Amino acid sequence: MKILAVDSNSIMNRAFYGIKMLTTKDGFFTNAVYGFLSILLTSVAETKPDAIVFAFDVHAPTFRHEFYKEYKAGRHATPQELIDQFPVVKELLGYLGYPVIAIEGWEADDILGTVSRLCEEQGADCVISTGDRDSLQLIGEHTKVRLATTKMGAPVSTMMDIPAVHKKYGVEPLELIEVKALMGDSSDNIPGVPGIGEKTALDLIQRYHSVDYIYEHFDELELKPAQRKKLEEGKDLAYLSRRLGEINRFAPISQDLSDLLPKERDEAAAVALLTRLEMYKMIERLGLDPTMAPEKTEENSAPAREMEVSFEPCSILSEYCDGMSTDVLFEAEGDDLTAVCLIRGEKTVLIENDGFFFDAEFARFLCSKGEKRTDDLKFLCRWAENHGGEAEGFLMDSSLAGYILNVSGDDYTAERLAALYHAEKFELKGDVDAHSELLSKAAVFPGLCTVLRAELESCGEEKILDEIELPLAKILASMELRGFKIDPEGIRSFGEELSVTIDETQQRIFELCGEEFNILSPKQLGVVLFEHLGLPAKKKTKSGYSTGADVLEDIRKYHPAVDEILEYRKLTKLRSTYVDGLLNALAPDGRVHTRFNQKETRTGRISSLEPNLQNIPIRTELGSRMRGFFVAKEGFTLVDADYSQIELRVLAHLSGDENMISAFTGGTDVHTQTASQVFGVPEDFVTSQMRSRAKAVNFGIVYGIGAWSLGENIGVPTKEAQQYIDSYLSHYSGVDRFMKESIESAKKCGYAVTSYGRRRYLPELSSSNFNLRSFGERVARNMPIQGTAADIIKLAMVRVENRLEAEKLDAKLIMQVHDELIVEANENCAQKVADILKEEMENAASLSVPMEVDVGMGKTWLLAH
DNA sequence: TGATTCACG
DNA sequence: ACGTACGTGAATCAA
Repeated sequence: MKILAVDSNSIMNRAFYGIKMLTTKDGFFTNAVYGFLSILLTSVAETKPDAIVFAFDVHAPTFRHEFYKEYKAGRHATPQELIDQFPVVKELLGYLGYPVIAIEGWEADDILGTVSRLCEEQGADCVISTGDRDSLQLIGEHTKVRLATTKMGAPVSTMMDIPAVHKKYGVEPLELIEVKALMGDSSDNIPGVPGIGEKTALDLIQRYHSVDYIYEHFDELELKPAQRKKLEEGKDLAYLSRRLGEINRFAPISQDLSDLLPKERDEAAAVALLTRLEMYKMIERLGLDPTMAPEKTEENSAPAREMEVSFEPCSILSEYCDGMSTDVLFEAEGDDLTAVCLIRGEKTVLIENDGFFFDAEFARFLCSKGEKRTDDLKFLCRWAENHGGEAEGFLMDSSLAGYILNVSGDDYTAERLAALYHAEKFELKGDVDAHSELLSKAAVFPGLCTVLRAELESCGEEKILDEIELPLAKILASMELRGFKIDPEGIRSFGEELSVTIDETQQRIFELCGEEFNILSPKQLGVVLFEHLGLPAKKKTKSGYSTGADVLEDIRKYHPAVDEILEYRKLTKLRSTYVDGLLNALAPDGRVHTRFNQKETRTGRISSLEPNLQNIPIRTELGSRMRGFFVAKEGFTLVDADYSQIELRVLAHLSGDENMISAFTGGTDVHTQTASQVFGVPEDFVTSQMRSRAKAVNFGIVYGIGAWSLGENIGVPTKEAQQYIDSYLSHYSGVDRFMKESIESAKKCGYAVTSYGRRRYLPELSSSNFNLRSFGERVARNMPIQGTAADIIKLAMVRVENRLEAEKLDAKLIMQVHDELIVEANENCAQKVADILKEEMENAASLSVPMEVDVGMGKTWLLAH
């Protein structure tokens, strides 16, 4: 008898994070279910078991030991999308006839351990399928572990048995418990002995075999003094970890292995469920008969509330201008509306655009008093403004609410959100044949708004919607319509200039390399540089040589072609992305109208697309010439205002570090001040190199620095970079504390948060994958800083727009670049606008350091900045 | 479509 | 022993 025992939670986790988001049409996430079944099918094909048993953790917290709780506390930030998939998998496995075991108070590990113990005792074979190395301690004569891992992004499985453990770790499987007791396991929050890593732990256990032996014969052991000290101090932790790390193999399950044999399948139910999950291929892969799907049975849930739907002529719109609360949904083609749907209580009306009175009537409705809700406010604001009005009274945008509730999502349509947040659904009655997408949205929309508002309140995020994002949506709509004037002739001649240089550079490269090839093809370039010319390569990327700028920078001294290639890349980038890209995006009004995405970034920033005006060159002289082609219209001036060091100021504020706060209240430049602290010299003695290194450290701190990367970045050895960091953190100990607390708090809550309460969930923090977890920790440090800065400038935009409006100035906000705002102002009020920008931006938030704003004016962006 | 590269804050 | 700084969007190549 051979038994496959599945660590279901571990496999579900791996499947969830390993497979990109996959959902059914109505928004239910299915990726973990899909991945789980795929892994199951391959492991069954590989092991050919007689029986399969699925062990689950009970989702209410369960503890292997009394004191497990406190260590486990930081772990569960399991996203709702994954949690929702567990019952589905369990249900399906039930239909497939497999035993599913989940016992209150016991971990899945314990169940696997017990099954494998029974197998060992009864001479059956056991294969444990898991993604967690924890289970390796269970390996024995009859027990193997099939470990699912990821290598270079591709799923790989390794079969581990006793010899494999010997080979890899040099210890017995059971001794892995002892190893873990010493080294700990951060993904399981097992502390281990501080200062003892994997290397040392393995070495000690290879020699002494157990924690007990080590401490019982402590004085006789050959140990380095430092090790002896660490072990001595960590004795309690070692024993605690020893208890935490051992899997309990006596869970209360049936002793009779034949109970695990599969029961009869309920094929019809399984097919029905998979059909609902829209996994049609999976039905066949599981050997089920797709024709078994039963006809739809009566839903036995509570009867849905009914909503009456009727088609109405445009004339009815005037009735909706009565100031009563209305939900507004629409169907659009480009910038035009084709139909709208207005919901009040249990009555929905559908109105098609008749091409005559619709626009005027609907505009009048949008501008009328009365509370309204919609699912895309920015669109409606833009439409209203296009039709000579201003949208009024919008208190909800479901997509913005969805974004605020989970900034990491990628689909904020009402249907998806309704499924995700289990919104109440209306049953539609009446004219429901046409506009089905619009109507299915209408069926969930009122319920969705209710549940989103409740969710926001329970997360303390309602102010972010009401005071930041909703007002901002209207401003962004206006900015998109206003656009930015460009000088197409200037750009064209710049482009011709570039083309000449590009041709010359290309010729020189071909001559220097002795052959003609596509310089922009990393593949061809790699062959020429590293094979034909024999330059030293770093095999970096999956698909061959890396030819990134940092790599080329290292080898430019070996061959003159390298510099030319870097130059060629810069020039072609300028031409294709900026010259061609911008001319392409030029609208008939002589302006480019970027679109702002308000629901994209994980930190709360906005992004700009088609074209992206937030990455117009400035760092090189040649590139910055592009900014000279962004101009003010006749009789106007650009007023450009940017925050100085806003992220570092936010850091000073959030950390409360006195030293850093005083760096911003004194007169000197912050990087110079940092250099003086880090290098321990008076400010007057700070060289420009010291300043630029200190600047890199400041940036690095904000990004969640590592010594290696800092070293790479500023060209010093890792060790030296580490010294800079250490010195920085000891001088700015408040920052050190703040960073540690940020991670701590994110682990505890499952999210990082800005000072306005905007959250970013970080399931990565509980990943067992080192890289992923480290990434989560860096994000936990960065998000509060970048996100708070993003919140501040959004508030500043609202203030600036209101102020310009209130003072009736002939000046409009047209652009935002993260810490910079641009206003196109009539020359007669430019100075006034400059003063307003400075005042409103500097007072948008009150930090424990002053916020400084630099303002410039000019005919072009280049001159104004 | 995904990977690579590079422009910005 | 691992890989190696946060957040974006666009163009291009290669499969």
